[in-house]
Formats: sequence, C-alpha cells, structure tokens
Amino acid sequence: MSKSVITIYDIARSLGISPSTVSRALKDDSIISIETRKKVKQTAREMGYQPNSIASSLRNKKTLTIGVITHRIDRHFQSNAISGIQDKAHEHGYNIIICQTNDDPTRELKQFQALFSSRIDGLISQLSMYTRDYEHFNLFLENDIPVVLFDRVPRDLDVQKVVSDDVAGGYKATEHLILQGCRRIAHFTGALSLNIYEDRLKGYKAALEKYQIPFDPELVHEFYLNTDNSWEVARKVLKDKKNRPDSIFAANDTSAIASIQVAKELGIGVPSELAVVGYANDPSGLIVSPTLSTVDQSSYRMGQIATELLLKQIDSNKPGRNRPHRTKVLPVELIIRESSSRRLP
Amino acid sequence: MSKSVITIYDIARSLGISPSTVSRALKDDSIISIETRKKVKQTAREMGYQPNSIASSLRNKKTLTIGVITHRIDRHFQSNAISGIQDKAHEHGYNIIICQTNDDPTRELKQFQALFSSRIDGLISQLSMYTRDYEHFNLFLENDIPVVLFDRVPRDLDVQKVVSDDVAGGYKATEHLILQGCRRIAHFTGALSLNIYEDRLKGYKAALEKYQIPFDPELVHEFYLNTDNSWEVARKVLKDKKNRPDSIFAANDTSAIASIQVAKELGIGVPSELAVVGYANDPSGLIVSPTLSTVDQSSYRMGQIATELLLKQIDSNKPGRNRPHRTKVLPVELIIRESSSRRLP
DNA sequence: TTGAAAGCGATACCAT
DNA sequence: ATGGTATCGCTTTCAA
Repeated sequence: MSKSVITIYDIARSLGISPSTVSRALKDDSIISIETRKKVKQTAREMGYQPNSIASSLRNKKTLTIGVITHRIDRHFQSNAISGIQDKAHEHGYNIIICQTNDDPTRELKQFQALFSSRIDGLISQLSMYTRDYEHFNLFLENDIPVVLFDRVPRDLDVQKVVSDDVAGGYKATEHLILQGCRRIAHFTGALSLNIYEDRLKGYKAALEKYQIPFDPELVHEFYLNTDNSWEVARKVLKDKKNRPDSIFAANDTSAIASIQVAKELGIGVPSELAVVGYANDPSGLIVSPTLSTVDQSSYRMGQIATELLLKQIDSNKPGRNRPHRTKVLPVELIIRESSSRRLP
Repeated sequence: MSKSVITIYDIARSLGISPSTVSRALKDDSIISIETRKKVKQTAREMGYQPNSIASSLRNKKTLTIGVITHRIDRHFQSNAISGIQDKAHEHGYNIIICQTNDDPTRELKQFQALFSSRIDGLISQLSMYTRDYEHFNLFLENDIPVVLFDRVPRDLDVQKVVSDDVAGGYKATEHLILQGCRRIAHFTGALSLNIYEDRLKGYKAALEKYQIPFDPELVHEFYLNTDNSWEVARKVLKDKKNRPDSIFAANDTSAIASIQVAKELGIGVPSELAVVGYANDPSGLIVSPTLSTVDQSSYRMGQIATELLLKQIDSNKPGRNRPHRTKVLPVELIIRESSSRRLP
C-alpha cells in the first residue's frame, strides 16, 4: 500500500474538524449537522477517499465478509451455487471470499485457517470428496462463527445444512427409466460414503421396489465419477453382451455423457437399446447427442438459501446461535431429453 | 466474532511474558531463545490460537492478498486461469479474493472499490465485456497498487498485460481450414472493439492473404457469442444455399458448437460439407459430435504468469513500480479434431 | 453538534 | 533475550 492513501484524518485536517466528526458524517449519522455531512462527503469525494475496511473490521470485530469453500469452482453446480451466494450476500451488504480446494486436504485446511484468520463473519462450504474428519469446522464452531454446509454434508456433524432431495432425484430418474420400459437399470455412483450418492442410490432402490423389480447389486458400480473412469466402466459394462443393462442411471452428468459416448462407439443405440439419465443438469447435457436427460438441483437457489440461513445466524447475535439445526431440503426436477425418450412425445 | 477468540495477549498472560515476545516467538525470530519459542508455540497450539490477520494487515500495511476480478468464473478459460493464479499465489504465501462481475458495470465498480477497501496488495483482472472507461483502474494505479490485466486488455491503458497470441490463433485456425481445402471461410466474432476478437480477425485475414484468397466482409459476422445468438446466426448463414460457406472459424467454442448443431439440424455434413474450428479449447468440444477442432490458450499458464508479474511488481517496492509495461504474449496451439479433419490422418 | 481519547490485535522500535 | 509502548485507521463512549 502507498502512503498517499487518504484517511479520515486527512479529511478532518483539510476541513479543520475532528476525525470523529468525519467518521460520523461519512455514515450519515443524524447527530451531525446536515451541512457538515454534506461538506465532509464532498471533500471525501474530492480527495478520492476510500474507506479502509481493514481498520474498520478490526475495530468493529465484523468484516461483513462470508467465506465460501468448495472443491472446484468450474462446475455448473458449484458456480451456480456461488452465484446464488454472491447475489444474496451483496443484497445484504456482505462480500464473499471464494476458495477452491481442488479436493486437496492440505490446501483445504490452509484455506480454513486463512479464512478464520481473516475473521470472516460466516462460512458456507461444500465438503470436499475426501474429508473424513471435521476438525477444521470446529475452528469455526467453537469460536461461535456460523457455518452452513450445502450439497455434500456429513450426517453426524451438527451444523446448518442445505441439500437437495437426492432420494427423490434418484427415485424420479429410476422411475422414469422403468416407465420407458427399462428393467435392467445400471447405476453409476460416486463414493457411497457421501450422503448425496447414498441418497441417490436409496431413491434408485425405492423405485425398483415400487415397481417390483428385484435389486441387483451387480448393476451398481461405485467409482470416482470422472470422464476417464466412466469411459472405462461403461466399456466394461456395455461390452458384456450377456449381462448388458438396458439403461444407465448415472449419479452425475460427466459419467452419463461418457456412457452415451461409449454406447456410440460400440454401436449401441441410445435411447433405443440403452436409455441414459444423468444428474445435475450440466449444460453439456445439451451438447451431447442424443441430448441428456438429467436431474436439476436448482443450485442457484441452494446458494441463496444457504446464504439466507447463514445471515440469519450471523444476525442473531447470541452465543450458541450455531444450534439447533435443521437440514433444509430442496426439491429436484427431472428433465427429460432424448437420451431416455423411447416414445417421442 | 466471538469474544473468546485467543490473542497473543492471552498467550503472554498465560506464560507470564510480554506480548512482544510472543509475537516474535510465533514468527520464529532468532532473537528469542529457542526455549521460549518452543514454549510459546506449544501454548499457542494448546490454546487454539489463530492469528488475526486483520490486525496484522493494519499494522503492516500489507494484506498478503491478491484480488482477482473476472466476469464469470464458470468458463473453462477463466476457471483455469484462476487455478493458475491461485497456485502461484499460494506458492508465495498470498491468498486470493475472487470476484465475478457477471458483466454488470455497477457490480464491477463495487467490486473494485471493495477490493481497494480491503487493501489488497495487487489486482489481476480480465476486462468485462462492456468496460469502456478505465476510471476504476485508476483507483489502484494512482495509489500505486500493482495491476495486471489478462486476456481482454485495453490497448491504450498503460498497465502490465498478459495476453495470448490471438493473431497467431486466428491465423493457425484459418490456415488449417484452407489446407483442408476450404475457400469460403465464415468468421463468427465477438465485439471487435475487444482486442481478442480484433486480433483473431487479423489472423484470419492474414491467412487468407497468404493463400491469396480474397477477403469477403460478408463472411464476417460480429455478435455476442452466446448459444442463442450463435444458433440464430448459424441458421441464417447455413440456410442461404447460394452463399453458404464451406467452413466456419468461430472465435469461441460455444459458437462453434452451436454451428455444428445447426449443421446437423439442416443435414449438412461436418466436416465434409462444413468444416468448423472454435476457440478456447473448452471441454465441451470433446462432447459434441463430431469433436471440435479448436485453439488452446494455455489459460492456466496465463494465470501463473500474470501472478508472477504481479508479485514481481509488489516486491519491487518503489513508487512508480507500476511502469513501464510490456505486454506478455503467450503462444497458442491449434488442436485438430474431427470437425475440421477432411483427410483423416 | 462536535471533539478527545481509548481500544481493536499485532508489530517493531527503543530500552534494558 | 525480553519488555514497554507507539502505531496502523476507524469507531464509539464520554465530555463539553
């Protein structure tokens, strides 16, 4: 920083009044005469004054900043949620600091500490893939700093949570495939230790049961759902002519799209011979051909709601505001496109 | 913030020593006895001390924070650049604050001011689409806070810049199409007031000239390159049988992909009847069928380099460090995929 | 209506 | 090797 930055002392000196008056005038304190207020603001503008929020935060013990931690910012779901958070935060005069961990536990811990050191007023976070211990959350919880988790949440940590209705999502996707005439529905899922995948599987099972289709564990494939792995698993599954499924419900769109591409490669018709439904409504679902049926999670809204809950906690300025907690569950919507539409509308 | 947060005073009291000693011990100042250092760090750990970087920043006039402003964080190019920035920044002990403007000038101005108020040590920014006046940059420049711009940069603003070689990109893409036998090459471009589009067009023209193909302004279509507009323009262009181009060089991948989809819709073979090359190497280029040829800009590297340049300015602690400036130009790479491969390899 | 002064937490100069 | 103290810029209580 340069020394030439203007402070309220400079304004005060220039007007021959005290810094206190300047401070009050700048925030339109009605106790200061309208005239003085006008003069101060005018001078501030002329001198190019910009408040030092570091100083103000130190004094106020309030930074008007919300920290956001996620593993990646470049996925549709995350970036949309972040937009929701940002919009809602700005609406209430809060800024946000976005941190991405790249699913690296070391970096994640550093980010938590850095945000704590920055004395953020609250934290919104999505769990990273491999977070096993929640020690770093205690940093915030023990110091009574509000935390809201979204999407991926640990069942056993008592914090405010916002999730989407993954059971319903799994159910809707699976039921839709059944209604299209599918009977051997494969399910590609991520780590079942994560609530989101566990719940989607639950929904899948529930739909099967409802339509009296026996659950076959052989049809469930659990792996890290990136493109490479999905290609590999899809190839294995679809090449096995004898046991080949008639459809795939994938727990994310990356994996569903890879499945479609493998089917094409193997000359398997989609949706005629293989119907596919993904999850998360990524824009690339509209690029793949046939277009991908998927489940939309209204991620923008999720970000907004997480922020509302957080701000409510921040405002309720009592110790112990961090509890009790309810988990807020948002509805999902099945979006039917070509990849699963055997009967055209 | 809660009152129970531990400060160095708490540690000092608990050990019966002075805060100054604690402060020094915590940063491993060799002037403090090894014993004391050990004791202090131990106690700090036990008490759950986390430094207050607000206080430290105020005192040091240094926040160890870099601000990053971009219009959107969810595009491949931006999020990759941000990753590069983040990695390089962390390497040097800096944190980053990411802000997205959504191309909204009001929000953009607010973000600039908020970052300035946060007394960031430096700023890395991509221009937003419609930034016409650079007044807000002056806030930083006048106060001698280093700024590095990347990708979209104004020609007439004297700051450090990092761009990719868009002229070369345009040239390589166009030359490739010519070598595939194309002669009527349409060009879809964004606002030509932006350096990136202007340069890609320049490269396009240069390639035509090199191969003695007359430049036809009718083949250049300037519009905001989102999906909807691209569909519309592509339809218009491809439906005009008489003047239909034999290829399209689109200045971004969104537009190129839309063109491929329109061609499919109209029964025009890609690449046989229409070759297509995009720009930016978005992952969705691998999802569209045929896969998209495109120009890679090594965005991650761009983020890293921008950060290196910024840190260098920050470290060179003299006034006027903000100049003189050279523009750093990064090479691009043409990636040939199916959408433009008439002769298979 | 305005001003003086203490204090937020960490740091570094000056003493000892 | 350690301690006392002023300071960063802003806010707010108390006094005038």
